[in-house]
Amino acid sequence: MRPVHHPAAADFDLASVLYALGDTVRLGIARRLAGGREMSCAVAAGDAERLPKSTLSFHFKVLRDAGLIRTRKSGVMVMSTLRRAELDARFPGLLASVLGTPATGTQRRRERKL
Amino acid sequence: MRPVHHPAAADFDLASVLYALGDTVRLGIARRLAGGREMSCAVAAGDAERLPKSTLSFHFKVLRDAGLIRTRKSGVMVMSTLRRAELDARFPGLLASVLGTPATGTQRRRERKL
DNA sequence: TTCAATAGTTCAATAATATTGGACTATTGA
DNA sequence: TCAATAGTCCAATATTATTGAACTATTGAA
Repeated sequence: MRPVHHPAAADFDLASVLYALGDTVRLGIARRLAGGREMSCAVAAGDAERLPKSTLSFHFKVLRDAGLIRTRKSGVMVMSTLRRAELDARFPGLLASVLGTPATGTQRRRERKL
Repeated sequence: MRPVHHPAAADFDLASVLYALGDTVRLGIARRLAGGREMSCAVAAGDAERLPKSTLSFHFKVLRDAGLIRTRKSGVMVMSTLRRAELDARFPGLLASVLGTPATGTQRRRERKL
C-alpha cells in the first residue's frame, strides 16, 4: 500500500470539501464519523458496505484528499477519524450544519460577531 | 425555452445542495448572489463569464435543480436570486458558513435594509 | 513457519457526467 | 422588420466515477 497523503489544514479548499460531502455515500461516512469515534472503513461505510470494496476505497480517498478524514493503518484495518477540529477552525459552522453535531472542543468566545 | 422547474423547499436534498456548491464556478455564483441582489446569468457568473455560455447555462441548471437559486425571465435576460430564506429554514447555518454571510432575517441589534 | 482469512488498495475497462461548439429561441430597441 | 442580446438545447467529446479482478499487508492459528 502506497503512503497516503493528508493535506495540511491551511490547504483545505472549501469547494473540495463541499464536493466531497456532496455524495450520499460520503456524506453517510462523514455522519458516522461525526460521533468522534475512530472506525474501520467497513464500519464507517455503514449501510453502504454492500458497495464493492474498490468503490468504497475510492470514496475514502476523496474524503481524505479533501481533508475531511485522517486515516491510519492499524493491523489489517484502515481506521478513519473526522478531522473535526481542523475543519471547524478552517470553516466555522460548516460541519455543525452539515452533520448536525456541534463543534468539538471549540472554546466559544463570550460573544460572536456576525 | 422550456418551462424551468424549481423544487419545493421540502424536497431539498442536502447532498445535492453540497454537490451543487462543490464546484468553484457554482460556488462563485452563489457567493455573488449571497448579497441578495437579483442578477443576470452573466453578472452572477462574474469572472467565470469567460466560460462558454452553454457551460454556464448548465451550472445554473445544477444550482436551480438543487434549490439554491430561483430564476425568472425578465426581458432578454434570466435573473437569478439565491433561495436564502428557504435554504436557511431547511439547513440552518449552512449558507452562513459556506458563503460567509449571516442568514437573512437574523435579528441584529440594528437591522439594515437592502 | 507456513497458511488461510481479513481488510483493504490498485489497475484497467466500462459507465456515467461535465464541457463545449453550434444551431436555436425569445425579447428588445432601432 | 431586423439585428443584437442573452440565454437554451443538442449532440459530440472529454473527464470522472464505478467496478471486477488481481494484488498487498497483517494477523491468528496450525
